[in-house]
Amino acid sequence: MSCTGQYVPQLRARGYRMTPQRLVILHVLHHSKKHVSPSQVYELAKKDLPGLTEPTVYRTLEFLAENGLARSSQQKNGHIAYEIAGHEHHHLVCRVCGREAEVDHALLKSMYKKLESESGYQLTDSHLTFFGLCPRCQ
Amino acid sequence: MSCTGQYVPQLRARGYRMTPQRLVILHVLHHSKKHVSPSQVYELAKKDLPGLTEPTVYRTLEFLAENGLARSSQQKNGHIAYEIAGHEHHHLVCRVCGREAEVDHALLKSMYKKLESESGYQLTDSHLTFFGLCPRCQ
DNA sequence: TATGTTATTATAAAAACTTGCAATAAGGAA
DNA sequence: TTCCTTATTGCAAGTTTTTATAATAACATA
Repeated sequence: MSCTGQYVPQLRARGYRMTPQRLVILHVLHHSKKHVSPSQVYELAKKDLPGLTEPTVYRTLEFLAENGLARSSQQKNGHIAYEIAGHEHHHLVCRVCGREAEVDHALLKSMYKKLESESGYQLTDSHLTFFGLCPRCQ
Repeated sequence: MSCTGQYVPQLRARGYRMTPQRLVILHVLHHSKKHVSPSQVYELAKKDLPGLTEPTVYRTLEFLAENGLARSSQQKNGHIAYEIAGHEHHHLVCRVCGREAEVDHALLKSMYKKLESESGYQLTDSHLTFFGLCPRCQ
C-alpha cells in the first residue's frame, strides 16, 4: 500500500489527516482500472481494513473528490462512481451498451475558456460525462 | 392542467400511454421555475392526485427524461433533479453559494461537433452541469 | 515521549431510492 | 360500447445513501 503515501502531503497541507481508512480507500481507487461505485469500494477496502464502515466510505470518497485526490463521475444509471485523480479527462458513455470512451480535456479547453469569459464563473471542476450512442450501437 | 395535454402525442407515438400520474407530474414540472427533486415533485403532485406514490414519481421522472419530455440534471450534492424539457441549455452551479446560471447550448455546439467527429460517438443527451465559482464567490 | 486539540470514525437510526409482482386501467380492435 | 392486450401503477419489502452524535485517534506542541 506504499503507493498511496504520495497523497499524505496534499492532505496535511490543507490541515487534514491521513488515516488508515483514507489510505485503504485511496489504495482501492489507485488500483482500479475503471470507475468504482461506493459499494464496490466498500467491499474491496473491507478486505484490507475489516472494521471499515459504509458511511465512512461515502464520506471519504466525497472528501477525496472535494480535495482533488479523486474524481467523481455520473453513471448511466444516475449514480456516482469514483476514480483516482489522474490526468484531466472526460467520459463518453453509450446509452445502449454502456461502453465508455475517454476524452482528453485538451479537446474541451477552448470551450471552457469561452464559457468562463461569457458567464463570469470560474470553473473549478473538470469532469464531464457525455451520453450518446457508440459507433457500434448507432 | 390543460397545459400538459400537448405531451400526449409524444407518448402515443412511441406506444406509451398518458396517465393521470404522468399528467400531474408533467404539470408540476411545467410550472416549476427551477429544478425540482423527486421528493419535491412527490409533495407537489400529491396535492392534485392524493393516491400518488413515491415509486411512481421516481419511475415517471426517469421515464419522462428518457423520452425527452423532462431533463435531469446533477445537483451540487450529487443528487438528480428534474425540469421540463424546454430549449436546450446547460447549467453552471457555484460550489460555494449554489447560485445557478444557464448557458445556451449554442455556445457548446461546435465542441459537441468536434467531440462527435473525434470519438465516433453520436451524442444524444445535451444537458451538462458545470461546477465552479460564481463571480461573487471568487 | 506525553499531552491536548480537534479532525475523523463507528454506531445506530432515518431518509432516499429501487425492485418484484399482482392488480389496475389506457386505448386499440371488434 | 364492450372486450382484450399490455403498459402502468400501488404495495410491500429491499437496498442504498445520509445524518447525528459520542467515542476515537492523528498529529502539533511542549
